[in-house]
Amino acid sequence: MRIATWNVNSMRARADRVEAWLEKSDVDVLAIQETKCKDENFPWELFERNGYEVAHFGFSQWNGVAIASRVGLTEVERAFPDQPAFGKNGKDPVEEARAIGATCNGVRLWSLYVPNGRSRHDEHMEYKLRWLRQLREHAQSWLAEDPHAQIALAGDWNIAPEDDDVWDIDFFERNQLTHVTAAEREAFQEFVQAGFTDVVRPHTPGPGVYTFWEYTSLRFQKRQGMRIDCHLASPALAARVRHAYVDKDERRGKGASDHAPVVIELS
DNA sequence: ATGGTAGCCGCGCTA
Repeated sequence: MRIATWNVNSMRARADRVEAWLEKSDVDVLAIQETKCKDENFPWELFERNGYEVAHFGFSQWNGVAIASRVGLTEVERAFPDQPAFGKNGKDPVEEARAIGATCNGVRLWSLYVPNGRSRHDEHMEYKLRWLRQLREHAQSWLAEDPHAQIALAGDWNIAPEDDDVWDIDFFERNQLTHVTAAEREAFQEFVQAGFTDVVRPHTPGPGVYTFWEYTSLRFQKRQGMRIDCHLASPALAARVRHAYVDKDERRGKGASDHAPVVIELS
């Protein structure tokens, strides 16, 4: 079985690319982030005609997550329990479409779009850390309930766990950028301490292996990327991972998302 | 060249 995660940066703008990639990659399950649409604008037929069931969670033009599967899609859950909400200046906090879970052929998969954080001292950064802490507490409890559960936490983590996961750590520190701070990395490591491992990195050793390249400053052309998309697997699932890869080719050419798909292959 | 792209219920906001 093959499972992929991909921040498509608009499902409608990327529809042709996604369809072509499903055929090319032959994945069984795809966790999608940043669909940037609500249900009524989601291209349901695209998945149906390619043999995938699909569940989508989107409120507006922001965020939006989905799971497509051709090996079953049950127990769909939109948002995790007590998922933190966000409101600017602390006002009118609303829950955002950043997490959807489903069971696909025995694997409990979550498609996650972790809040960006925006800047080091922004209230959005506090939201990001709160959001991660809440998710981690639940993930921990799922594993405590069933230590043999096959759980994949897949998506755009918006965190570069190690210095090698960005093109120039000095640039990030000099400019006080996000995704690399101690607080963000600690939040990520708490998942690892809870028993979830990054099953992609061992198969895609760095430096220089990235999943995201900013459109601005033409970072892809300059080979200046970040590795912020990955799959964190529970012990039982991690034991099944045979291979993993980043499909960097998908970032090339006109009409590419700023993220590349990340695939894991299970026994 | 002190920058600059891409997407959206767009003429600002998010990334």
